[in-house]
Amino acid sequence: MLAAIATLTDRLQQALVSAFGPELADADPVLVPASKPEFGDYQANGAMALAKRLKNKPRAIAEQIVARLEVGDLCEPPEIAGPGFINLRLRPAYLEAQLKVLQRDERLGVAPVQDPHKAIVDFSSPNIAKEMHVGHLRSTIIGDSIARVLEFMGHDVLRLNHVGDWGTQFGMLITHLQDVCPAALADDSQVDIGDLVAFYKQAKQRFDEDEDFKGRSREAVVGLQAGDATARAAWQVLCDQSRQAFQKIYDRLDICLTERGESFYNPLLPTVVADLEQQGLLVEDQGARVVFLEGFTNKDGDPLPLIVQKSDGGFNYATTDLAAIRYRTQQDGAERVLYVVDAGQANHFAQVFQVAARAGWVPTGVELTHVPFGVVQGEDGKKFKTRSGETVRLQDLLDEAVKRARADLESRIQAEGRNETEAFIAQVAEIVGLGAVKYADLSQNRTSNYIFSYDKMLALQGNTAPYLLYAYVRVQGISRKGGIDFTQLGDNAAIHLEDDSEFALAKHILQLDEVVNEVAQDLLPNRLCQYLFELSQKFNQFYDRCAVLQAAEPQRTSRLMVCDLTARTLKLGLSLLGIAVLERM
RNA sequence: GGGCCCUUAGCUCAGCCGGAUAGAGCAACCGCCUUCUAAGCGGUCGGUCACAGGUUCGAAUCCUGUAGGGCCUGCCA
Repeated sequence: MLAAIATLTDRLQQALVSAFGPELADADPVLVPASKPEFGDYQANGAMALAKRLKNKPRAIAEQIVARLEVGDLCEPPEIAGPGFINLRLRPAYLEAQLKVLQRDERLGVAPVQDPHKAIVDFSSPNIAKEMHVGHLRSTIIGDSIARVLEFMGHDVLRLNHVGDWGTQFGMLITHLQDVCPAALADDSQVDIGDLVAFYKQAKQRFDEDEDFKGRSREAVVGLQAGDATARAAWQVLCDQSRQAFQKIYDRLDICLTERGESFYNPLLPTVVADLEQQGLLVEDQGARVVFLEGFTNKDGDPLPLIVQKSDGGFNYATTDLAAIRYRTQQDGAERVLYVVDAGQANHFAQVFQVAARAGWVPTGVELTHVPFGVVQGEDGKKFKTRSGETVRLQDLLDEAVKRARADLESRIQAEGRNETEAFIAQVAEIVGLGAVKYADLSQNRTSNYIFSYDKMLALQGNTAPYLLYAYVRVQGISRKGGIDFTQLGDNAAIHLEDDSEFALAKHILQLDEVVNEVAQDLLPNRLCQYLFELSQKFNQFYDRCAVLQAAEPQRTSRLMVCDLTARTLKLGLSLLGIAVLERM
């Protein structure tokens, strides 16, 4: 109800000016949602703040504002409470009219932005030859949801997967591949390295223990960077293998990404360094080429450097990120770049952004933002590891989620004496299981650290995806049972709200536009989760208290429309979280 | 040493650009299926919002300090 908020704020300001003169035109009426339903729908807290300025009692000020306030078209007569709160309650007729507007609106009241921009969301970013683990899950799911919200708002979004496909570790991987699987280089299409994690570990172990291997690995890095055909072929095999594994997970999670890995920027790195030098930002220090940072100091209080070229001549990830910033602002024309990366890299991004800005690579109006999320911790509060010392593989987590959802579903089916096909069971288990995993991650404030719990991640009770899905299913059940086609309810039919639970539900439905705008602004999908959870709660209360199909007309049609609006809101909201809905479960 | 973040119910977490009596889920306990799927609804229990000051008409929320925890701090990404 952004429109209602804007109108009420406007009217309150007019009342302020009318009561106290034009010098109050700048005063904020502080209109916020009511803290409790008993107080109405909105409260204006501005009177208290104005007490000192107007040298009057806040309650008297509130009375004068209310005396001049014209909101009769939207609200019941305003009430003054406590020290000087002005409580506003929307009129049923207004709510009913607004619901009718939503009923005809596919976007459910969420207007696209007036000034769409080109945005890049950089997320997921797994490393080649390593398994995706729960840490990548956060970036992947949060990044996807943020991208979906921005897309829905009408922005032009480029989803980039900045995969770790370059760097010194590839020396050992290439060398190891050449040793154990020379056939891979002859015909890259027919090779299956198998367990890439084990492969990575073996390579690492040899690198640490075998001097000869270490030397050959270093040569392989040089070869790869120089474009040596053999090294390049081996690298390609490794990337393809990993890419296939990643893609399986992305497909399963319904996540769309454009791969543009670190290797993409490799040819641009020398120019980055050369340009920094030309601008006089580059300094040689201890054999490396660095830019000294403003506002970052080391243990001795001296400025900290950002190394852009190592003493051995190689480049590192700061150089790559600088090249990426240049490419994204200049070639892609991005006006906003969002990096959905864990909070541990906050310093890195602050440093890289600073150097990019000083180098003039961030045009005015272009915004680079690190969108951090908390680290995944084990139950001991330390960095997450399973008992065996391995991080949890994402694939195993997803499999387990679906398995548990399936077991839960099967026991229900048996208890209820239902007869369902294997296809139905498999589909429901997949959507419920994966939805639960996504929701578990998204429903938490992304900035908080994250204590990983298998049971919590896979829970199916309480504030979880299945709870929201179930509310949706209940509406579809009404439609099936009553033979109702929600699209044919008729434009002429009126919505009339009666029960308290019906009002609460209706008001909540009307708030979708506020929430989606807030999420687009703050990039916090947990706000949307909270909204959808509350929507489901309010629907379940309504469902419990109000018969729909058995209700007499015209109430029956009115309630059907409310049900339809609830389901459509759930479906749209869940789609912005990347979660699918079900007709039955 | 410096920087950033965190500390809210037994557990996991919301709330944090100041507003009225601090919320939810889980766990525990008590009710509710002849009526649209009970993956539901209602109720009970549960708090020194880490601690100490400060600002304010008003602080979980803003500021300072203390304690505890996490992350980062020059050639990994």
